[in-house]
Amino acid sequence: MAVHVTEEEPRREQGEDRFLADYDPHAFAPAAVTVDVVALTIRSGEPHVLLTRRAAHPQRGWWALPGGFVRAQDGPDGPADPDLPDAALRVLSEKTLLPTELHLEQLGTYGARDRDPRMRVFSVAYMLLAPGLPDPRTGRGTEEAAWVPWRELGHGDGARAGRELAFDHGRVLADAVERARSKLEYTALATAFLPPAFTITALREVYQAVWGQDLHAANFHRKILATPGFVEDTGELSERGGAGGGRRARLYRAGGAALLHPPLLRSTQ
Amino acid sequence: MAVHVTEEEPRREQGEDRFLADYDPHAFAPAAVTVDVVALTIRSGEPHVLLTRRAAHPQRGWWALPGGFVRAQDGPDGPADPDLPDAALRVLSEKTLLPTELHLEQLGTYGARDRDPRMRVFSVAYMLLAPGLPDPRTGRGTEEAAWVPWRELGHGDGARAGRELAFDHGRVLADAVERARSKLEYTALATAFLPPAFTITALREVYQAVWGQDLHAANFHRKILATPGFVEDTGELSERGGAGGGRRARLYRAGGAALLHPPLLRSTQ
DNA sequence: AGAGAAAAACTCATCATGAGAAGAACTTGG
DNA sequence: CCAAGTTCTTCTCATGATGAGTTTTTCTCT
Repeated sequence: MAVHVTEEEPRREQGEDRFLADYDPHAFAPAAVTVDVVALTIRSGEPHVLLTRRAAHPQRGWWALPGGFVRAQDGPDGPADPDLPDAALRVLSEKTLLPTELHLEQLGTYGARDRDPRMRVFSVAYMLLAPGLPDPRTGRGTEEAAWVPWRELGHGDGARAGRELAFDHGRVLADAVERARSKLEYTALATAFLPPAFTITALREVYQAVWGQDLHAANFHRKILATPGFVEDTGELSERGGAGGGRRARLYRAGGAALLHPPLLRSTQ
Repeated sequence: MAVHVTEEEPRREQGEDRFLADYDPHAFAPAAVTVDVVALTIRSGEPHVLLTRRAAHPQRGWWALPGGFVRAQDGPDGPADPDLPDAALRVLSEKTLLPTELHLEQLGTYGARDRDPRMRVFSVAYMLLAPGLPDPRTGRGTEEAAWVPWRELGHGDGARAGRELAFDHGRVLADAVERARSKLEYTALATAFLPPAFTITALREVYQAVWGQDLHAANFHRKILATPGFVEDTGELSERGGAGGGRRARLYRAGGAALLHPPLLRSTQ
């Protein structure tokens, strides 16, 4: 039985205002919402993730993703976060003092019952991709903040278990890595890891670093230029060829396309 | 500066237990977490979404996605939800009395400041795909529950604005539709819309319904059979050819593969 | 100038795709 | 029963994309 919902037009009745006036939000069991940020970058050809060492309980001293409580309402600490992405960027800059104009994408929300010993905590994870960022400075609520290579965390090629992170952050990081790998296939996201002007070789090295496999340089070059809107020629050339000489590379900027058609697949080769 | 995190091994100190004993969860500003379910199915060749009409304030009488508060702790209404997917299935069965063994996938979390007039509400949206489900029966907290065609909500082909849903559920639904369309391309998800045994034509009709475009029957057939692990032959034939006669179709079941390599692309044609 | 290096262009066999035609298996109407 | 219509399935063929390798161009260093 299909229902034609275009026929009626309910509006807020007078009963609703009184309902809201009588509503007591404190009647609910306490639950907290946090944001955790998986910030990924590439340094000297290797993917790194931004980690902080916890300065406070619980799990003090453990490495963790930068994260913190969402400000649901205006309070003594500051105004409420207008939306979740705002909270993610605020928390990131508080803990690591990094700039906050970056590509941000929601990964998922984790809310298993015992993931935090304090209370029921629902954590919204964000992924952030950025070109060579500076070393983080240590901000409020952390002992230390640093870029850590994936390799050391056991997510480089899957096999090694690696070091555990606080809470369920190991799983969140693994989800982020898989999301980043998959998004490179069908979106132009790889350019988010690069400065405004870059060479095709630099773009290929992003793919190789994130996917952990080598790509055929000539075919990659052909494919990138054949994909409309992926990159635009700047007309400039790179400063120098490689260390031991070599032709100077053409510089490109990110094109307008967000999606790649057809996608760049990793598995078949 | 790369940090070698494999060298130290912090453990919970004695200070942590005392910290947890003194912790007051009520000190935080109230915030609530809800789950909303976008249940999608295909009925007579058209995609439908499951909607309920709100029986309670706020926005009483409006159509909305089935959803409700997550039980963060054990309480008078029942035990706490162990995890978010459990909450989604519980809420769905409470409001629509539908069975709850279905394909569930997290879509995203919405937490803009003024999306709910009662208090700060963070809503985790789930998408659920299912083969021809029965008409829902109206459960607790709803006036009515029904399958509504996408077409009537203005998401069939994008252009028309359609009828508004409560809160920001229109946007959640739009995100779910786009996610479903995109997941058909590179996963074997389409079989989730079908009964255990199905014909290639039925599978093609799922793609056509969700993508809103016709596909070349012969090429689709070839592509499906050439994709390893997508479908497995059952050896059976369908009961009858179409209404006006026709060859009986071979029946297949879903194969083991979750991902399609290479993907089935919609745009190029 | 010559060797080596990196980027870019080219070649070619193979595979995938879009479009259409033809065959196979079934139902219905004469 | 036979012919016509329908649906499913297989086949053909032109075109385009891909994987692998080679060649050309342009640079640095000795």
